[in-house]
Amino acid sequence: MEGNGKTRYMQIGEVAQRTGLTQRTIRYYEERGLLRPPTRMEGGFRLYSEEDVQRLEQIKQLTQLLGFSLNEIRQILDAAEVKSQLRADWDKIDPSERRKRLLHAIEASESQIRLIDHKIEQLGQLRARWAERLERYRALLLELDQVESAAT
Amino acid sequence: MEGNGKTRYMQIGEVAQRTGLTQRTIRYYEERGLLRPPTRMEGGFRLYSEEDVQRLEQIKQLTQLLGFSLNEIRQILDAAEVKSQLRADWDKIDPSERRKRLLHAIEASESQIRLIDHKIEQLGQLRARWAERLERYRALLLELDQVESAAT
DNA sequence: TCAAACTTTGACGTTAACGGTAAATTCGGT
DNA sequence: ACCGAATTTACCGTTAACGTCAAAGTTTGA
Repeated sequence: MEGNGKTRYMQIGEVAQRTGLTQRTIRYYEERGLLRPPTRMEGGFRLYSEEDVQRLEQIKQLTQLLGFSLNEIRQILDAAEVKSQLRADWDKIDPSERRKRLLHAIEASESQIRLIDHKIEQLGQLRARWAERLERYRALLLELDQVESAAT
Repeated sequence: MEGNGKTRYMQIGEVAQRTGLTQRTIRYYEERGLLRPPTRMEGGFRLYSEEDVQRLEQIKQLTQLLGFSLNEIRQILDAAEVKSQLRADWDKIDPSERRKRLLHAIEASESQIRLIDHKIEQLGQLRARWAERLERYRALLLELDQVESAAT
């Protein structure tokens, strides 16, 4: 499984291109143990395999799933305050202005919901992958138990 | 709505107690614009309202939703590699060891899935709150339009 | 064999999100 | 008026997750 003649090796530049990560980030991931230290050329240049690229793409997905910095949270909550903005001088403004504010509030809410849905979807995909794995393990376990019980 | 006689004011210490955040963190959130600068006593002590506490709890929820540091991602991926670990010397080990490894892999997968489910649930709650808001706005808009069309 | 392009390590810089501490005020009770 | 507890601002420290830059070494193609 390791000595596959078909394996193409890439240098860090190409990997960076393909993954959209910087070379620094790739090395950093290796440093932090997220990526297994790749093989090297004689002179020390790193050589990455397709597997490595896939792994990097997984890492990327997961970091994006991270989301929500304090800044983003502020934006979310600020959008929530469109509510009080709406209510503010509600009685003192004319209907067309009211309409405008309402539309704005609706826009903001919809945008937030879309953002949340996106994150939920990503998490759902992640969950599906794990569930699939889990099923495979369970099947294996069953198989094992059957063999054993048949032997006794 | 502002000059409510019933409003109880708390100092930062009590708020910290109630929210489980540190005073430092609370001030930091104010500094970063996440929390509106509270009213002050004559001498400058901050006075918080119930609303402020609620807001802080929202912020807390959202920051927890953040999850996934690189360390956690590594754990996730490492758990994923239980897969290759499993496969490693599969043929050279005896059935009881196989069973043990399988059980371990299953445990790990289940744990990951629970974690993901928890995050999904939190996001779901957040989504529900936004959806509710959105509905209210839409209802208001309808109301507004009806009034207007009746007037013309 | 030589230059241009690429890569390596190392070191320092930066931003976010706080933690901790100190020195000075302020508050609440007596 | 006074004391102890709580709070204020200010500033320095820290960790994570990279960015940036420099000096030196490596590859490759002509």
